[in-house]
Amino acid sequence: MASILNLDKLDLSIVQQLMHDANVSYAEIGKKLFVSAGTVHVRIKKMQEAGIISGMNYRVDLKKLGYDVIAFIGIYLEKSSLYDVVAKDLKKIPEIVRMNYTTGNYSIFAEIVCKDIVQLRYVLHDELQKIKGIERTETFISLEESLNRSVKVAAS
Amino acid sequence: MASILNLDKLDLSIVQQLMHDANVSYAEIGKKLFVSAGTVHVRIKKMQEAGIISGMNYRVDLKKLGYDVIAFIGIYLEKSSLYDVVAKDLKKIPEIVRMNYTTGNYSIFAEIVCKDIVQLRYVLHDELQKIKGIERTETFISLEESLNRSVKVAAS
DNA sequence: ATTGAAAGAGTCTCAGT
DNA sequence: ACTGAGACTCTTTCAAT
Repeated sequence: MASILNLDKLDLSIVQQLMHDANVSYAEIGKKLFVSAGTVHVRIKKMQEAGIISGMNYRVDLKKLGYDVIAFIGIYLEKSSLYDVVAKDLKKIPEIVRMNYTTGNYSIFAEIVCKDIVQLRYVLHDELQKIKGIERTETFISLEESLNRSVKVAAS
Repeated sequence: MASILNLDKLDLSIVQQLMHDANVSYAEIGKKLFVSAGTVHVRIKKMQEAGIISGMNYRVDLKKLGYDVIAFIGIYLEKSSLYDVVAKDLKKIPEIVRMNYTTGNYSIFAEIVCKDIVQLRYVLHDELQKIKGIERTETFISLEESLNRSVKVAAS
């Protein structure tokens, strides 16, 4: 699974730029890194073909779209071997946006985005409790997101 | 904080498209939604000015860049009033990519991205334990990320 | 508010080094 | 492997409706 492709400093610096802002032009990136726009293009294409970079997403302010509640859910399973079947059911709930199979207290760690507390309560109580294999859940409602960034892979 | 701007179905459908793939052209989006590329442009501009949409990020495969370990950290504070000062210190650690102030057991819920377990151990033991105000932490290492998507804001 | 066309900017290709 | 120029595509502006 490790990187087969040898990435040099230039590659990493380009990824760093793109992670921070995907809107900067190849010419601008090149100017900062003292290479031509063509070279930047070749490197990006290479990394896209290797699956290192895969596409772009807009940053969306969910609160402004009316999604005011972000919460994290720690899920205890009856048996951890039930992971696959429970995960499959959880994926059907559109409010659940992320799921990780984790070590520690919880078997599954999920993130959920809801319009309001009423909707959160509905998903937790009516949808989650129906899923077979879930023993119990613990919910952590985010009161404030004070950081959301990408890991630093190279000097910016 | 709620959306002052009245967003209609067209706006939401456009956001939905862009959240899924920021690379589709305005013409393509328009074709799907039966409007011109110009209209798509106007709507996107309006939403950018309103801060609903703010910029683009490339999706990056962190594992292929050598970052194999994603973990979640539940942090207990000595007093929850220490949140601001602890948060400030945590932000200085580049491996920490996300932080939420939460209800429930933990005061702070953080996400961390490391190259390997050695680096994770270093951050947890040497860096985190040095921060004043942290009582103790619980770590959940992700063994598998089985879902990572955006919330559905409109019919796709 | 939406459209269609023209102008501007960026990406992509390729021959040359 | 990098460069620079030309071809191409997309974004952006704008006059008309």
